[in-house]
Amino acid sequence: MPPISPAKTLRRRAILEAALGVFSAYGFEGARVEEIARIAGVGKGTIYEHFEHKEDLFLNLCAHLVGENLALARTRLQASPLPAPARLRQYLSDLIRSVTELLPRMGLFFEAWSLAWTRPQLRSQCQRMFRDLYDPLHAEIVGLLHESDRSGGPPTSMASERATLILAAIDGLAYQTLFRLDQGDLPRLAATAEQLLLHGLEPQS
Amino acid sequence: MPPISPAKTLRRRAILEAALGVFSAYGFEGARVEEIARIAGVGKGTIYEHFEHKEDLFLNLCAHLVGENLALARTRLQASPLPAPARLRQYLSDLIRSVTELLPRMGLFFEAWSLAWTRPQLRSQCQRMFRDLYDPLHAEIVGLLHESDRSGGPPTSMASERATLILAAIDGLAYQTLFRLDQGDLPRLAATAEQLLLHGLEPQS
Amino acid sequence: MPPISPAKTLRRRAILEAALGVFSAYGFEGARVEEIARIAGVGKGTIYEHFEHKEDLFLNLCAHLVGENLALARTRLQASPLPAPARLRQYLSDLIRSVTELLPRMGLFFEAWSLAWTRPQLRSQCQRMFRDLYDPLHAEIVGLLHESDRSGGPPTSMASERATLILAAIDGLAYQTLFRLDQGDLPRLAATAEQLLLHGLEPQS
Amino acid sequence: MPPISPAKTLRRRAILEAALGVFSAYGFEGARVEEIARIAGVGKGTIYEHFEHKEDLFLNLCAHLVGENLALARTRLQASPLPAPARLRQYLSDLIRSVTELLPRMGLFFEAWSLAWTRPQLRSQCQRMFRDLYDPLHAEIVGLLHESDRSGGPPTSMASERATLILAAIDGLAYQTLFRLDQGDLPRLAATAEQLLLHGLEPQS
DNA sequence: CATGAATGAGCATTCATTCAT
DNA sequence: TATGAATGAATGCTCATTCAT
Repeated sequence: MPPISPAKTLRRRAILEAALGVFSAYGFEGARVEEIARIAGVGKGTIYEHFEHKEDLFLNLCAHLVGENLALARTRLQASPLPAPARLRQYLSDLIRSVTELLPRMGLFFEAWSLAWTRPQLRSQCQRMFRDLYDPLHAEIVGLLHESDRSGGPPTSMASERATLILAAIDGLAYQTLFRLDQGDLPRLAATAEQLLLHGLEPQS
Repeated sequence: MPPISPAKTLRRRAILEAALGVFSAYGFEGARVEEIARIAGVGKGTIYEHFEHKEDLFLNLCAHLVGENLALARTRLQASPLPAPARLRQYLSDLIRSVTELLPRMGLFFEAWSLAWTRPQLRSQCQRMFRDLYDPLHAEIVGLLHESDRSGGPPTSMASERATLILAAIDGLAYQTLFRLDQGDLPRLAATAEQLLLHGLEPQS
Repeated sequence: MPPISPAKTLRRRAILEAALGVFSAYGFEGARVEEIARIAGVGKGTIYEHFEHKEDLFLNLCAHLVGENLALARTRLQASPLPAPARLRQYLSDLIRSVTELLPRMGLFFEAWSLAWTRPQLRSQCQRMFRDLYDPLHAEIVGLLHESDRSGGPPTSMASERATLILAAIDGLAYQTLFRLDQGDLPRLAATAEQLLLHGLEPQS
Repeated sequence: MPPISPAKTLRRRAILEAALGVFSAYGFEGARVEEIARIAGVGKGTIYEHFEHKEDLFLNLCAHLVGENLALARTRLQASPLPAPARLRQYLSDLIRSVTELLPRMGLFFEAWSLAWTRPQLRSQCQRMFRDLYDPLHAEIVGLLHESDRSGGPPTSMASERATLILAAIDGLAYQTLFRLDQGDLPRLAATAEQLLLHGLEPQS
């Protein structure tokens, strides 16, 4: 078992980058393995040295993006020195911003889901990927809710469900932005989102 | 110019029904026009008498489902004799139930979105479809928010944004249910959703 | 056996006219029976009341054109009061003119030939058509050659072969005009043709 | 940039040979790419590695035949040590023989012409092909006419037109042989052709 | 008779994947 | 290990023809 050569790692990265561009532009079905190879500067066969098949390449790309994004979100959160309720608010704000930045790549995740939907053998791989994406976010929000509670914030019964819903709302917002909303609406929506998620429809003083 | 023959209408319906089954099972790319024809009990060519091409059939199917679903939601809402705030609560509850019922077909809408994403010529048709689906719901929620306000409910500044967010949350919930959550979680989530959307994270008495 | 109704004859004519336009524009394979029907102002099925199938329609159209053209050529010739050698010269000149006028429809005859080439069951029908086109011309030229002989013109041994060659030359000229020669060259070529066919390469006074 | 591999050249040749057989037998439209591949002993996809599409394969085949045939004609002519007028006669005779041999493939050229007629994007390619076929022959005949003139043969005013007509006559002869004449007539016709083209209808001593 | 909706055989072309070099 | 030429399965769509009305 020879150690992974650095050249191989580099090549893999090049392929993933090329794949990001091509899959983003044409979608999964529309993307051509040959074009990815050309852009990555490798032979078509080389792609199959690194990935089982096109689906495998695609899901690995998605996982890669998930990883990158998570790292970013964590960095943002951990840097915060605020007390819990304010950190929660900031976390939501950061999440919305992250998701907004992710919008152009969001299509890939929908494609991934479509893929898994119609090919049972990809389901578990795809589900794991989505869990890897959401579970840490969910856990952090639950943590913040509890912390917030301890520090006098709103009580957190059903914290898990609440966290899920918060993520769902942000998700749905992003989703609708793709096909129905104007991107210019986002800032105002984001502000409303924060308020709504934290205060509901209660009268505001 | 003969009136649309009932036979033609019947055949179209049969094709749409067959298409629903096949597209649901295999996704857009995976579905075979020939199988749809076989199941619908018509010749392959007949499908092309009714629909320009596969994409057209698919989007028409989605629009058809949208129409059916809307009709249902409206029926539920209009039947309600409750005062505004309670009606809002019931509307949300009905929506969540509707979406839950739609879950198995939800995949189709994601596919539709994917399609539009990678085929510019389908964008507008697809966007119109989504607007047809969401705008009426959005309008009704806005109306309920205003009505709720007049009858002493919570104030409704930014009613439009709030309505958008409510729909987004329900959407996101459905989306996550598809690939990440257990369907058994839904009832509890739905209850929490209602509460969260109406009361936010404020302390509850 | 009812007499052929005049309406039927009219309809047949309309179909043939439409077919001329469509076959000329798109070729045999490219032509759509439906478009011919539309232009003729009849239903698609009606075409099959008049012609066995597409090939039949096509060959009948060609035969129709042949008939028209022959009638024209005969009219031209019979009107001539000249002595035989001059009439021969005029006949050639008229033929060349006729063929020039036929150029835009010439494609149809090549198509007809292609058709017969690859579908044995059409061979004899097609051959008969070509014979109907050429044999009268051939016979008239042979007649003129003999007449010319009797009236002191050049001797006509092998008159049949000579007539065949004259027709072949005119044919070949038309053929090359289609894809290789400029139509502007035709008049000069026609003049040369007459001379060459009548006098060969012999020195000219 | 590797030199063209001999294996690739061989395969291309095999495809062209198979294509000759299949196109000759069924015509362009009737030929099946799959059968060509099968006969050539290659995969269907391989044909598309060598040729853009069916039309491209077809026109390349025609060009290939043109090249082969020209080479043959040239060899025949250059071998001749005769004086100019006799060489002209022999050239014509050789041409007729060549064309006679080409008869079974002549159909392909008519098909090529039909193709170009109805598909504008193939016109220029097809015209170039025909020019490649005829222009050298035309030039050689013009040369022989001039040479013939200088050495006391018939004068050659309008040599170009005469050459064109000679080619046209031979062409037309071949064409008529395909659908109207008996191949057995050819030798006598050829002899007459020579005489007619060289001496016209003038009295013969 | 005329119609045109329904039919379904038929086919070029693509492209993920393999494997000889 | 990398390559890219070769492969061939796979499928949407067309359109001549039929036949119920």
